[in-house]
Amino acid sequence: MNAPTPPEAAFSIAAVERDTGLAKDTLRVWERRYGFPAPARDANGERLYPPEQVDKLRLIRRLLDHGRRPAGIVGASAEELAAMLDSCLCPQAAATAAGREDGLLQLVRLHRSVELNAALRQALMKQGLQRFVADTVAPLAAAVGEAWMRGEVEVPEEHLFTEQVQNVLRSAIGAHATPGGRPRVLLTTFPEEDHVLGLLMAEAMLVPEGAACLSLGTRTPLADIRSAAVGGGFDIVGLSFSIAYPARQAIDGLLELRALMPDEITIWAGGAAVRDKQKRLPGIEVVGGLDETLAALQAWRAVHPQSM
Amino acid sequence: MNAPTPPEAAFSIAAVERDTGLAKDTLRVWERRYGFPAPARDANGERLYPPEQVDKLRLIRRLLDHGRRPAGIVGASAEELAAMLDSCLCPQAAATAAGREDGLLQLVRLHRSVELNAALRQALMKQGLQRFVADTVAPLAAAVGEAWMRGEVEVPEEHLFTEQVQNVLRSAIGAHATPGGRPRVLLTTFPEEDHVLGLLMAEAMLVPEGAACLSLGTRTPLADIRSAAVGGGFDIVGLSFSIAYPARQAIDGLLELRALMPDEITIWAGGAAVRDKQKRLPGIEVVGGLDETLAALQAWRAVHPQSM
DNA sequence: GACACCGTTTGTCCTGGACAAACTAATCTT
DNA sequence: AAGATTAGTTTGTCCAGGACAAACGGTGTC
Repeated sequence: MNAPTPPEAAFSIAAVERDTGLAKDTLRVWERRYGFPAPARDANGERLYPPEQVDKLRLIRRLLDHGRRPAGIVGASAEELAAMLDSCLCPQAAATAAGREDGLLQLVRLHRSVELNAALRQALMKQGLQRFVADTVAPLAAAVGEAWMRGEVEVPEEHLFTEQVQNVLRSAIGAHATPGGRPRVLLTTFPEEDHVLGLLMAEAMLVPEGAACLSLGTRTPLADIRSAAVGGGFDIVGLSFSIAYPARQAIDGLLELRALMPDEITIWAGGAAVRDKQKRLPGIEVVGGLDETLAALQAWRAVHPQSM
Repeated sequence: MNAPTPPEAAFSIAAVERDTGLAKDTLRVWERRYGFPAPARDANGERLYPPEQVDKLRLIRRLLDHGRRPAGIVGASAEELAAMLDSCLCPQAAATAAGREDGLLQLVRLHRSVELNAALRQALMKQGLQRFVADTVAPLAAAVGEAWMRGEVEVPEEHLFTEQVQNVLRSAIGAHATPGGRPRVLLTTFPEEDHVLGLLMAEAMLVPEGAACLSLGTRTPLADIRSAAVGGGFDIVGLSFSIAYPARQAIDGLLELRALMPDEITIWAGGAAVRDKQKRLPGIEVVGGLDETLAALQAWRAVHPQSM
């Protein structure tokens, strides 16, 4: 009844949904419309996706997240996909370079985890928490994502990377913590978003400045964000959106939250999905990058001098 | 197109799937078979679930996880459900008592997070990492789950709790780490499992004993576990299964992994789903509780003396 | 540049049927 | 009494193919 495990070297539709993040309905309708994926069938008529197609679907998913539309890519051959990949990656070559520069990217390997951990801690000690996050972790995370698209890094290595960064950042944040500080910042994501690194990086930028941060983790419903913010006496609520988050949904959700929440609580929104959307987000402070977090904090303090 | 946000005070089927963990197909078939849930419909004929029904579905989901079957509970009234709840909770009253005893459970509130954090750190300092995990964190986690079922704690408070425990444990583990130690233990979960606390607790038990642990995080495919274990020179692979994990799937997956992996690598399996399943898991060491982790470690070291 | 329009693309939802895996319970074996 | 078989029931997942509203891309207008 629970049938997530693939029989041989083929994946059930449920397993593909889990591994690619593409809904079952989407997989079926793509097959109908574009002729891809084209899974085999088992004795019972159920779809069996070969691993190559699952890999291709994962890649398509990422290209979609980077703004492409299905029409051009779902029917495309592997070569065409590779070509698109280049055009998608080139503009971000800077991030890649930064990641490679200090050799950290080479340590994102399953068998080099000890070195990765040591190197991350060393970089943290050398740079301090804020520079570490803004100049090392963030570019490295982008570089890992790109390396994955090129096939240089595997999915579990990306998970390992996330895991190691969490270890380092959570330790460092715990060491810096200033529970009585101001402003009090509540950090979380909307219910469909479960990328945790954005939250941790924001927290790591704020805590050394003396802000009192609390992370609710990911996937908090709007109503709960409101009650947590009001009940906890928070000054600011910070929301993080990954590149995969639909921009429209982010905007609607933020405006809804703004309407729900008392005016004296500031809302910050950060991450790829909301960058450059300040115009459409009245009453909300869009934080375009990690360094802008500091500016936003200064601005808040300038307006709320008594709270220091 | 993306329609996860509920319009008014009602939830779309996608939102209910997200919030309850019950698949869309399951929600529809329950409606057909048991007459519950009974959502309203919007102008377009799409289901709109009122919040009370979503709450009830969440509760049903947990009762299911605790071994009940749908026939008896999906059609049941709120009162009947409450009665079942008691019979489900009573046997575990010990855990509840332990959680309440030191008052930590009262701190699992959105507005008391600072106190919770302080109390957790204090308990850690007083008890040491291993006793803290086995005697405080684990019972408290069980107590929080039960308190949620009673309606004494909300979902976001449970998330907050997980978040805070992660902060404390990851800091402590980082402080104890012995990268060159033996055995080398790889920790992760199967692809359908995403509870992270089990992994962290296991790591927290092992690291003070001088084992070198590496957590891949959750949701690692079998093949990747194999390649990570072999490529990383690990002695032991530890898998964690929450109570919600289907026992059959755990057993099948573990046996498959055993067949995939070289014999010299030991496999440990822990968590509610595999407890008492040792008979059906030849070649795998079932670790029945956190304290048994230490026994398992001693046993391994007795058999592999050269590796010390 | 911002905004409103319009045809096209696209993801999600629907119904109702089917079936194998998981469970329960009763029976048989050691 | 504990374990293995068997038979019957429950239950989650999958399928097909149709439908539709929201999102998008381009064009024209202020």
